[in-house]
Amino acid sequence: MPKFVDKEAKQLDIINAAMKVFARMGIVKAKMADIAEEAAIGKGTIYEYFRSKDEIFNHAFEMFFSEMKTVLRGISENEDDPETQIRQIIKASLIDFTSGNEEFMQIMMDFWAEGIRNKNETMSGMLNLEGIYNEFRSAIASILNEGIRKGVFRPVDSNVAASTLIGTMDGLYLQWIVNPSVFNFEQAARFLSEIFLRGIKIDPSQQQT
Amino acid sequence: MPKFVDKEAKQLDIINAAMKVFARMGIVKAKMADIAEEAAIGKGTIYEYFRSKDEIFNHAFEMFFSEMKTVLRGISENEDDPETQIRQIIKASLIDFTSGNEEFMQIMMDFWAEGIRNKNETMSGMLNLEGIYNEFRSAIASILNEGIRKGVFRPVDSNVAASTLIGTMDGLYLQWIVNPSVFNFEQAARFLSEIFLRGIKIDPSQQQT
DNA sequence: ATATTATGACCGAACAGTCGGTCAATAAAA
DNA sequence: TTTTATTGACCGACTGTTCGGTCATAATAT
Repeated sequence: MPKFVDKEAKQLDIINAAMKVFARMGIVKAKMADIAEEAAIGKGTIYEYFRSKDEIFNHAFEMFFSEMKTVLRGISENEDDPETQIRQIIKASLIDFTSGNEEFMQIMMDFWAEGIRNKNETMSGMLNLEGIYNEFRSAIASILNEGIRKGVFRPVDSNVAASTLIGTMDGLYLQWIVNPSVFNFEQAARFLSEIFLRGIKIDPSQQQT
Repeated sequence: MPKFVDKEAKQLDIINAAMKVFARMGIVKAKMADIAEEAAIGKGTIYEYFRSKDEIFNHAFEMFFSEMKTVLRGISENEDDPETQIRQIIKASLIDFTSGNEEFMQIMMDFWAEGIRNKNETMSGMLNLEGIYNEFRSAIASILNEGIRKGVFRPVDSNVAASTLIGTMDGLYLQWIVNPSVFNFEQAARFLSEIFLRGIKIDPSQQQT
């Protein structure tokens, strides 16, 4: 063992182990001993890197959503056409982000449940589910507004539409988690793109060019 | 106290108390002592009516979803027009069922989380989230198929479409729970009806009569 | 009507198991 | 040898469940 261990790397190891355990048995039921075993370290060692179980949870929570935020930001910066942007967001959220991460999707449920439960508690300022959703919503809403301005989308209420889209995507996660055997994520994502865009696009027969 | 108490009524009292506590602090964190206090009875008394905390949970779970099932069955039996049926289902699920039940909507999150977690466990055969969703899906799918047969809906894959619709509705619950201040349920429900139907209906300009 | 007995509803102190967090001891590195 | 890192036995707070005992009421007897 080197004298100075890479603290950040070890923290990551622990968080990753914790995520696996969270996925396997739920956040509340996950024991520190389980996390330690999964990370192949002693239970006490965890406390060299984290103050408490809550702190592990908060770090895992943040890691989980920050990746998604980055992807979304990339899309709205590198693509101009609103319709393509919407398609890409749906694809990124439902296909790219989930493939390979199947086992972790179960965690999102717990993050939601815990995030909602602790919404009104102090929780040292972390765990801001509401803020994350606000960010998503306003990002999508501005894409919609841009589309409306350009005349490709109907003048819907962009905040309501954005909420609905986000809700739909989260709902599809749920469907998949509950019933992965009969639920084809890729099909559903394509269907959603089609339906949603068909629903908000200007009717071609009435379109002004 | 009468010598013979109405066992069923008392069970209901306890379940209702449990639901309140579940909503307030989550199912896992809810203590038997809390439930007893909420029901204004002794902790030991609960065990005269239920074998365990799990049993309370299972009863509550079943009660919670059976009402929704009844409503859905009613709609598909008393209405013939597929488009109206879809509208009614969305309205019933999102508006009628939720208004007045705001505090209990938080529980659904925990039911989902617990239902998913225990999906593969024995759990004495109860707690069948997958079955409930299958029922919903096939009910909606047959409405869609009827609409397709009648030529009012496009020939979409009815199972995918039904999954998406269910997912969307669940997703809107989520949105509302996370952010009730900026999320208008009624608006969202109307928007969803409009978008979804617009998405699957035959384009009027191409319609054959 | 009154006293006596039987019953089951109710209770909460005690029990047993669990789990987050601590720390004295050990191992490894320098 | 000294410093750093690691560990798991241990502690104590917590909580689901049990169980012996109390009490109000109903049934019965007088």
